[in-house]
Amino acid sequence: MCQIDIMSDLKQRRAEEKEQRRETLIDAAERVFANAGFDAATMEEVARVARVSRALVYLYFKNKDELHCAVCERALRLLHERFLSAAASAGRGYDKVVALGRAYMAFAEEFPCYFMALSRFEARAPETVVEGSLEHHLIDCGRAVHQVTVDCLLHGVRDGSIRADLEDPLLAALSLWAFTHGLIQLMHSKKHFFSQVGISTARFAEYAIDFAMRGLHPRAAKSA
Amino acid sequence: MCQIDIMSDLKQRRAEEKEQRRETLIDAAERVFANAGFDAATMEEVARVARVSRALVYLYFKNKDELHCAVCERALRLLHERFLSAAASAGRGYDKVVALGRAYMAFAEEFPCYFMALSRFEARAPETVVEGSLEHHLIDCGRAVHQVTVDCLLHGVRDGSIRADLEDPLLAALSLWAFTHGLIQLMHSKKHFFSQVGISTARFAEYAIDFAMRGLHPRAAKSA
DNA sequence: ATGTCAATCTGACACATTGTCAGTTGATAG
DNA sequence: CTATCAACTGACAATGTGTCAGATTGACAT
Repeated sequence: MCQIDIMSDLKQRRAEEKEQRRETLIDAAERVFANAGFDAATMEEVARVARVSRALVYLYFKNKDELHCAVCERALRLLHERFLSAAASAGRGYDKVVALGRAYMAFAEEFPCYFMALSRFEARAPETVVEGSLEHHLIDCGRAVHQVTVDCLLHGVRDGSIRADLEDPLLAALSLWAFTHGLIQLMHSKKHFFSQVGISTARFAEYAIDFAMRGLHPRAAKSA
Repeated sequence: MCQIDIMSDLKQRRAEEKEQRRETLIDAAERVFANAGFDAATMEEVARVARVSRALVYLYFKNKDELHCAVCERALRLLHERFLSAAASAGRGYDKVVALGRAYMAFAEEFPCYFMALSRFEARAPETVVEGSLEHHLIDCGRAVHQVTVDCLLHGVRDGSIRADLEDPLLAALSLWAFTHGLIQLMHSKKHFFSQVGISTARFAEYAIDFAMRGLHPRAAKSA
């Protein structure tokens, strides 16, 4: 018994250290990705920043892609927190949803590296996802994020601030996600275009949020 | 005079042949990108498919990124044509805009390689664009595509099928683009998720179009 | 203290890809 | 016939990837 306890104690400590090492590597990866950009980043540089050998990085992550997924997972966890805070910050469902949109925008501005990682992930071809893989876990994280939106939508339908004929709130949540994500991506990649044409990104953001939210207004027009 | 004419004749032929060679290389790049995916594609393979030496590819394109831009340019040209057709296919401005949305979706389904190329382009970090570069030209192509949407929106405002208080139609056009692009990207990258949850992509597409178009309805609710 | 065992970590190797350059080829003008 | 010029290629150096045998470390039994 005692022996087993000691064993499992040791094992646990080892596991914790291993986890910490893993986090350190992701820290390094973030810094390198943010600094050099995704394509230009090399495993060599990640290892150098983490002050370990390159081979060690491969021991923790199969390849650059898996490292990318690890960064995305962090991003989604953080975004999930932000979403929960945002949802709690407003009273009516409608206002909660607006808060979510703003939260995503603030998130993208505060952590451009995270947003770029997610953006990159969403632009990938739909590979067949292996069951136990890190990528599969990512999908669950994404689901949790979407669930926050779904809950806010349902809340809004109940309190009457959002139209009741939404059909499936998941469809609405995904639509909103697609909209917001596309929006930030556009604002981010076309920065120069905006400044050139004289559009302030803040104004565009406000405009687009208003635009999107019209899809949720309770008494939408029947016309057209 | 005659000498000059012959000279220019030769020069012109040379230029045409060069242009044709260029197109051949882009053909090859498309096939390779579509087949192997962007990251896995190599210049070697592109050269092999085009049946030239790898060095030649570098003579026509500075690197893989410029080849990518060339594919994007083709994509945008084709999309522009589709947009013009779509806009012409409907009477009222509102219906024109719906047709644009469907056209983009059809385009993405018909030419997944082109959509992926564009998607990738939009997910890039906002590098400073060099003046005469191919990338700079791409931006003009994109502008032409957006202009079609702007024209349809203005048409709709005039014929009363679209709300008159759009403010800047360019903001609305960009919002719609961001929405539609984000949407297709989501449908594309989360295919498995959709089939897993039992959502038909066609249904989602219809839902999202309806959702987006609510932002244009003439008599939108004042509430919220 | 010392051997040993398992886990962590590294140096180095084989291979793939990139970007470049000197130099070959082939058509055309003189 | 040969000089010229653009199109094109083979080969090289540099850089990055993924893997493996083995070095290093630290906890434990003796």
